[in-house]
Amino acid sequence: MRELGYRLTPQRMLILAAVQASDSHISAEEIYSQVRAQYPHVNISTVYRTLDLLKGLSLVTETDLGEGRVRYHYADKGHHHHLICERCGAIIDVDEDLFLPLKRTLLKDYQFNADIRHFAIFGRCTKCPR
Amino acid sequence: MRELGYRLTPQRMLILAAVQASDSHISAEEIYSQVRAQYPHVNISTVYRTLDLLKGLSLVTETDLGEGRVRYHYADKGHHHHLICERCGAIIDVDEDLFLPLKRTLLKDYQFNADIRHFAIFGRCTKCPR
DNA sequence: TTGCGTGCAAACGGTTTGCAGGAAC
DNA sequence: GTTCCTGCAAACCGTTTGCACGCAA
Repeated sequence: MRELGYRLTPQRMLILAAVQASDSHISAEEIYSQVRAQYPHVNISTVYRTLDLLKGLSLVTETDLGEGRVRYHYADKGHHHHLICERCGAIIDVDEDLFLPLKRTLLKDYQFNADIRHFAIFGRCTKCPR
Repeated sequence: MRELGYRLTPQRMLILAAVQASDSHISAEEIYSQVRAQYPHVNISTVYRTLDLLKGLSLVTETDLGEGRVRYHYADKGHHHHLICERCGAIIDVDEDLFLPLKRTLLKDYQFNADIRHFAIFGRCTKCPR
C-alpha cells in the first residue's frame, strides 16, 4: 500500500493504526501517547511529520474544531460534521447530506466549489438551559 | 456606553476604534500595530485583554478562519460568512441568509440551536484551475 | 550502502499570565 | 485613596525545524 516510494517504519504503521482505531477525531497529542505505549521511543515531531505525509496521501483528513489544536480522522470513514454545544461541550455528529443544498447554492450562486467535509458548528443544544 | 463599571482608558478606546474601522476581519496583531501608531506604549497583552472584554460585552465577535490565529469583527456589522479558496486564497463574503434553511433543519432534526454568525468554508473558486 | 526517516533539542508564533507600578475614578 | 488597568517579561502550548545518527530498502 505505501510502497510508492515511502518507507514502512514501525512509527508510521503505529501512527496510522492509531488514527484508524479512533472512532472519533483524535489529536496529535493523543496519537502520540497511544503510540508511545507500544513504542516508547517515538517523538512528537515524528507524529506531526507522519500526519503530514498521511494527509498528502489522502489517508487522513484534518479538522479544526476551534480548540486551538487540530484533530485527525481516518479518511475512509464517512464524512460528517459536528455540532458543538458551547455550554455543555457535547459534540453531535451530523451527516454530510444535510449540507448538499447549501453546497449546490454556493456553486450556482457564488461559483464556489465548497469542500464541505469536516465542519464544526458552534451553538447550544436545546437540552442546555438558557 | 462603557460606564458599566469599566474604566475608559485610551488603550481601550483605540482598540475598539481599530476594530470598528476595519471593514473586514482584523487580527490582534493588526489591531496592535494600528493602535501603536497613535499610542506607541501599548502592549500586545493589553490588546488581548481588551478584546476579551469587548467579546464579553458583545461588542466584537471572534472568528477562526483556520489560519492559526483568530480574527475580530465589530459586532454591529451584519453577519456574513467566508468562502476561502484553498488555491488562490480569495475570500468571498456570503450573506448569512443563505444558512437559514440549514439552521432550521438543525434546530428541528437535531435539537441544536446553531450560532451561525461567522463561518469559514474552504474549497475552490471556479476561476481557479483544476 | 545509500538515502530517507527519526530522535533530540531548540525555535517558532500566537496567546496568556504574574507581578508591580501607574492611571481612572 | 482605592481599585482597576496596564506594561513588562516570562511562560505557555501546539507545532515546526536543523541536525546528525540509524535503520529500511
